Amino acid sequence: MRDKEQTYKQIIETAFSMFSEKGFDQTSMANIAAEVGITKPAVYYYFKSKDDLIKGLFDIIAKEIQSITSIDLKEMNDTDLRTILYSLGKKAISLQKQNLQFNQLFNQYLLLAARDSYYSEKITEIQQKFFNTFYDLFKHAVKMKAIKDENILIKSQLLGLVFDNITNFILTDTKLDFDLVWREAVDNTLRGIEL
Amino acid sequence: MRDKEQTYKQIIETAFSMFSEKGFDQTSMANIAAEVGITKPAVYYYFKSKDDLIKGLFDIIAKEIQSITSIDLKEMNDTDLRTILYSLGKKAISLQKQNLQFNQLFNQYLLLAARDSYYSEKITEIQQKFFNTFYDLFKHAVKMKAIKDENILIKSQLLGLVFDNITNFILTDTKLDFDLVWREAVDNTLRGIEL
DNA sequence: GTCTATACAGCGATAGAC
DNA sequence: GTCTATCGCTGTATAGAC
Repeated sequence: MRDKEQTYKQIIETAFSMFSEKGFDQTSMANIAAEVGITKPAVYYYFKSKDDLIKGLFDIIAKEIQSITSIDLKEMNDTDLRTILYSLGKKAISLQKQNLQFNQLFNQYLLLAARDSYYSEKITEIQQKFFNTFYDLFKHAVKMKAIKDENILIKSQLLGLVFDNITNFILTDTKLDFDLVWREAVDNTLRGIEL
Repeated sequence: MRDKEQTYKQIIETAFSMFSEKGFDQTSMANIAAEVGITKPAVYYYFKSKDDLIKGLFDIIAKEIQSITSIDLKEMNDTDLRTILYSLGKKAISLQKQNLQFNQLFNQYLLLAARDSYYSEKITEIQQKFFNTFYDLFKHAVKMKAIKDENILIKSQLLGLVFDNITNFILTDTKLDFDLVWREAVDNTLRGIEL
């Protein structure tokens, strides 16, 4: 006999991989059910509609995204800003290369956001937090007298944009040396404001 | 009586605006036909399938994208690299704000690229050309003795990434001062290599 | 060259048995 | 909790009239 929690989890996991690979519209509730090994109505027992399943999955991955991009400011005490930024990028790049599905799926939600405020509001919030992470890091460095308090809002936003688009381009076939570009971005940003 | 060229053009234009607003899957051939004022089979007379229409539209906007991001190197003689880069960004930002549909549609093709090599190959080519535009600009500036020949490949790629993601974020509700961020990116990049 | 009419597959979703 | 069966609808696509 099948366990309820287990089935729920299996549906979510199957939806994640099928949605990310084939897209929302090319994945039917029947497809998901078949992959899990149950029938369509059984899926409807757990999710009252397809939209409900898509939203449920979003809430899960939205949480994961936040934890990936969050930085523990306590680390800052040990080491300098440049080193932290370097390793932040390195970590994100290798993580992203392993886990292409994740961004593939998230990009679909970005498209939905243009037509559904449920997604646009939450995604805006995620992006704002993401930029704040960089800003906080710079503010903290100022407080620690590691850098000058010069244009750090714009500088942190700039690094955020680079960081974000590096992870986007990893999905494509465009050949770029992401590690080098990230280091260049960090170096260019810090040049002139270091103490 | 309806003109053949005219009808074809109307279908393309209608497909462009409906696909960008509602998405490929939420726009049926019947929807497009109704909007144009003809019937569904009439659309099939011009495009043998929906995929065919989607591909046809892609080929058209792919050309437009190339012309937007291309720079005439002859301009370089009159003015300096910094000014060119500033105005390049300014132009793209205001263009993008007026023309949100365009990127909205292109992002859908980016998703298709993950599952269809027809798109991934052409998009990779577009992206490569895009980065080359920046690289050529830097190489030209080196030749004109405007900047040092120092890391210019990576620097041009970095600016390309910023440029591209600025146009992406214009689509979202995230509040960023794009003009300022772009100027900061240009300034950071040129600092230290100017002659 | 453009239409009407229609075939046919697949979708999301529900009723009701077990 | 999961099933069979089925509904209603919409989608792509085509045959054939005009």
